[in-house]
Parts: sequence; structure tokens; C-alpha cells
Amino acid sequence: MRTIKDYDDRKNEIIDAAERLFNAKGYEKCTVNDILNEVKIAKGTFYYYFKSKEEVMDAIVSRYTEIAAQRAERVLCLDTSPLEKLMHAFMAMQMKDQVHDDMLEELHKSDNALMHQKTLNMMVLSMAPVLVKIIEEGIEKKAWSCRYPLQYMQIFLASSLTLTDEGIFEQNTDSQKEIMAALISVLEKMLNVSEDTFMKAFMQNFG
Amino acid sequence: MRTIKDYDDRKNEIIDAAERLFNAKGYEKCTVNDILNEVKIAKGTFYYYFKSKEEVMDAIVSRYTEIAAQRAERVLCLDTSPLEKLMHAFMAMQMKDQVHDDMLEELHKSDNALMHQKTLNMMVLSMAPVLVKIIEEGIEKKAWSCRYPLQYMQIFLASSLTLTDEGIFEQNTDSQKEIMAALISVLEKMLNVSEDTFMKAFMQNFG
DNA sequence: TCATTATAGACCGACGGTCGGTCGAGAAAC
DNA sequence: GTTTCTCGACCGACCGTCGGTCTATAATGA
Repeated sequence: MRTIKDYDDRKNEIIDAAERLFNAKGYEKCTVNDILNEVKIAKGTFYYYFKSKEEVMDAIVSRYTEIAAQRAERVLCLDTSPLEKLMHAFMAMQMKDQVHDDMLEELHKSDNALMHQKTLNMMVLSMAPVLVKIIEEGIEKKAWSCRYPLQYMQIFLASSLTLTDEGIFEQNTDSQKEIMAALISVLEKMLNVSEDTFMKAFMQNFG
Repeated sequence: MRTIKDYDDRKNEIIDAAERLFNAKGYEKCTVNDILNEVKIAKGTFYYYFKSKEEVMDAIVSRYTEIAAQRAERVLCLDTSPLEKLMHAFMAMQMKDQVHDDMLEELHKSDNALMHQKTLNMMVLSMAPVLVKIIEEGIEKKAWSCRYPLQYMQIFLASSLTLTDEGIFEQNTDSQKEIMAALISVLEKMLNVSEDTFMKAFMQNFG
């Protein structure tokens, strides 16, 4: 019955299970007991590691955004053009990891609002500074110019994370594409490069 | 003990009380019983009018965004320049009505996530089309031009509503101003008008 | 008088969180 | 080498709260 594990291992075990369950059933619908059953531990053990259910979510969100920021940070040392770095940095945060294993997902909209908000918040806070570094490098190299680097990146991140989140706006593929095109266009304007410069580069790499 | 009221009156009474309480204590922390005490009704009465606590929130959000959209719509018939209409339309949605009567407010961040998300969602859906009309009028009158009217407005709305919401990002007055300036600057770029055109108009009216 | 509508509040089950206590590995004492 | 002690990991019964249900009944009106 009783299995003793290393502190960090056990803690990660709980975080992993919670992440799986939150993604599968939604934060609100997932109970602490669900997590206990998954990890095979008792109530007390759970609350030995976390002081609340919300604290587990915070741990998940932190881990998620830290990984994204680290990946983006690594792009900085790459030996490529600022534009390519920018694109790679954006790719770094698009890790819709979790296997979409369940069809219930559609219904979660209001069961994950808090998680979405926290993720958005952390993502903007941790990614914006990294993006700003890339923007500034591009300015030095005369690739582009930019009046409000930090604020523009915050605006870009906030709007793209919000509008491309299926959990918030249900949109068909076409309107998703239109939003993407508009977002790229806004980025071009923010950096004062001529129209479609980024769009072309984007299509070559991924289109 | 038993007071009978008109159906709509009673329903609005509940919505009003809930709105006050949700703003004061936060949605999660506000219990149905709190609402009952405020309105002086019994559980059964509440559930006679609403099938869930969340449904009351939906009613609040709907009423809120409908009023905002109506106000904005009314701006359309005004006899002013497209730029002024645009500014008035933005003002129309900035109704931070509720008196900030409590100091607990600071803590609510995570107690209102769902409400914020729903409001953002409805706001974008209902305001964007109205703004697009103004944009198109401006295009006709050669005040500006615009490549993706609807998408740009969605981007603008999503980012401004997210970044200026104190509940999500705690920012001091200075960074709030910087964000505002950057948002206005983005709008200028979206509509291809020269730098600071809107900023100047904005400062004249409100600065 | 009878049906419909509105109100009431006791009650329920589920859930997040608490609390007192158990277990066992290893350090310390003898 | 054995006993004692400490301490961190773990357990699960229990509790209070909360959203939601159910049934009774008062008021209305046809």
C-alpha cells in the first residue's frame, strides 16, 4: 500500500497526472480525488505537496511557460537572421503538446478559463522580453525599426494567444487563416517592413 | 415573508445584486447564498429564475456587452468625422461603472477569470462589427484605408481588453500609459494614417 | 374551484481541504 | 549490535461549504 518516493519525483508525478487530467476533463470538472486515483496516493499526500488544487495548476502553467521561454531564449544564439529568429521564437511557444485524446474537449471552454488566463498572463510576461531582444537585434542590423518594442510584443502576444485559442473563439479554418494573416500583417506594420515581407517568409517555411 | 413581484423585475433584481456581488467579492468567492441574502429571497426562488449560478453570470455579461454595443451603434448616426466616431465607440465600452467600493478587489484576479473571458469574448463578437462599420465609413470618406477591417478590430479589441484589465496584469500608471500609447499607435498603422494623428486627437479630447 | 405561477426553505451529495496519526529509514545513544 | 529517537512521507476518516433539487404552499386569475 505504502510506497515511498523521492520528493521531487512524487511531486512531478502529481503535476504530470494533473496536467493530463486537466487537459482531458477540464480544470473545474477534474476533482482532487481524480488526481489521487491517477497517482494512487491519499488525500493527505496530495496536500503534503500542494496547499491547494489551484497551486497544482500554477505549477503546471509555470512549467509550461518556462519551457516555452527557454526554447525561445535558445533561439537567440542561433546564427540566423532576426526574421528567422522571430519565427522560430513564435514556433517555440506553439507546443500544443498534449495528445488530443478525447472528444470531450470541445465542451471545456468554461472549465479552463482560469488556466487559460494564467497561461496567457505568464506567456506574455515571460515571452515578451525574449521577443524584445530579437526585435532590438533586428533594429541594430537595420532589418527593421520599432517604436514600442515591449508594448508591441505584448499586444501581439495577447491578441494572438487570445484569438487563436479554440477554447475561446470557435472559428472555422478559414477565419483562423484570416486572423493569422492579419496578425502577421500587424507585425509587419509594427516593425515598419514593407507589406507581405513576413507573410512570404512564413509561407516559405510553413505554408 | 412572502413578497410577489413582476417576473422581469425580480429577475433584474437578482441580476443586479449578483453583478454587485461578483464585482465586489469575485465570482468564485460569491456564493448563491450571498445573492439570496442580498435580494432577500429563498433558494427555490433563485433557481426558479436561473438554472445555475453560471447562467446569472451569462445574463450579466450579455446585458453588459449589449449596452456597450448599443451605445457604440448609436455613435454611427452621429454627424461627426469617422475618427471622432471611432473614439466615441471606444469610450462607449469603457464603462467601468461599478463603484470600486472595496479594497479586496486586488485579490480577485483568479476569482473572475471566467467572467473576464466571457466578457472579452462577447465584447469582441459584438463590438467588432460596429467598429468595422466605422472603419468602412472612414475608407469611403478617404479618411484612411484598411486591409483587414474585421480582423484588425478583433486584434485591437482582444489586446486592449486583455492588457488594460487590471485584473490580469498588475501594472502601474506609467506602463498603463505606455500600453495605451502603443495601442493607439497600432491603430494608426492598421488604418494607414500618419504617426500620432490619433494620439493628438485623443489628447485633445481626453488627455 | 381548480390550475398555474411564484415563493419558500429543508435537504442532498460532491467537493476541497484538514487533522491526527502511522510507517519506516537512518542517525544517535548506549 | 541493539535500542531509542527523529523526521519526512504518507494515509484516510472527517468536516464545512456550496451548488443544486425537491416538495409544499401561498397568491393569482379564469
